[in-house]
Amino acid sequence: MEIIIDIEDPVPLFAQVMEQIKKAVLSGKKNPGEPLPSIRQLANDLELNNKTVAKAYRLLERDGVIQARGYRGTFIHPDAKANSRVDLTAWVLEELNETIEALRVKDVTDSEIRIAFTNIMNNHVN
Amino acid sequence: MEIIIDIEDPVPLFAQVMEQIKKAVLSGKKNPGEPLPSIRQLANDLELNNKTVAKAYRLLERDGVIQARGYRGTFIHPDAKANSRVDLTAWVLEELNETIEALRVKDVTDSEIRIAFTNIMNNHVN
DNA sequence: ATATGTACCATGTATGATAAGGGTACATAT
DNA sequence: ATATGTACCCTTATCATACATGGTACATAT
Repeated sequence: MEIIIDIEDPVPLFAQVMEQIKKAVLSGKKNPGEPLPSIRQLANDLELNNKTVAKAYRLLERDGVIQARGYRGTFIHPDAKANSRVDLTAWVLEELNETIEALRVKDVTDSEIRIAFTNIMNNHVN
Repeated sequence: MEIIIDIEDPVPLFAQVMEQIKKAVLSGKKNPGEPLPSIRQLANDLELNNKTVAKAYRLLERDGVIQARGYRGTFIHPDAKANSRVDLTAWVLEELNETIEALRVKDVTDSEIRIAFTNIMNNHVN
């Protein structure tokens, strides 16, 4: 894997890993079924913490870009190419923005929106 | 006015002021047309900053609980009782919660939701 | 043994943003 | 003069959060 990590970059490390794996899929450098380096291996290569790479892998799996097969390792997802095009972040932004705009037109202040948001996020058990 | 402010309370000061004025209206301690202490007066009594009380008054006026008549002072709104029952906060909570729940069932993490939320609120000009 | 993903405990650090306060000023009226 | 609501300027302190890190452990397989 030719992944380059820039510690100076404001983009979080785990996000940089995600970006570059997605790019490798979209450009055809990595194809469905092909194996990825193990979490520990990649973390070692990039001089990152295991947890940082694990986080990237976890999110990539949720997004259908990769598949974790336990002790057998991690592989590119069959639908990786299509799923790499989906920008979940943008979608979340749209959904939230729609709701917030609806509140604002009713003269709900940003303060009040923030307070409500904080309440919701805090009274939640993960 | 028998307003009691608790600095230890995590509820923001301006919200505490709002709550108690609404309560006074609902309990009949304050009736439509009756005057409220001036912003500076109340701020002085409660040992709060003018701006904090002004914020509470501004929001209460938006909610139709009080009426500001410029140099003449501030008074209880004619429809204060009905409008005090409208819990805008609860409504905002519901609206937001609905959207957030929809995101969560799609395995969007709370972290991602928070990041998106912060983006939206910051790129907004009041 | 060695390696896989995964899960849990924990800490530190830095950033960002809120709420609150301080000050000053204005037009309006008594 | 004095008081009203309102609108700006700027500052500060506290808090919450994300990120990254460290360690340990487990079931599973080669």
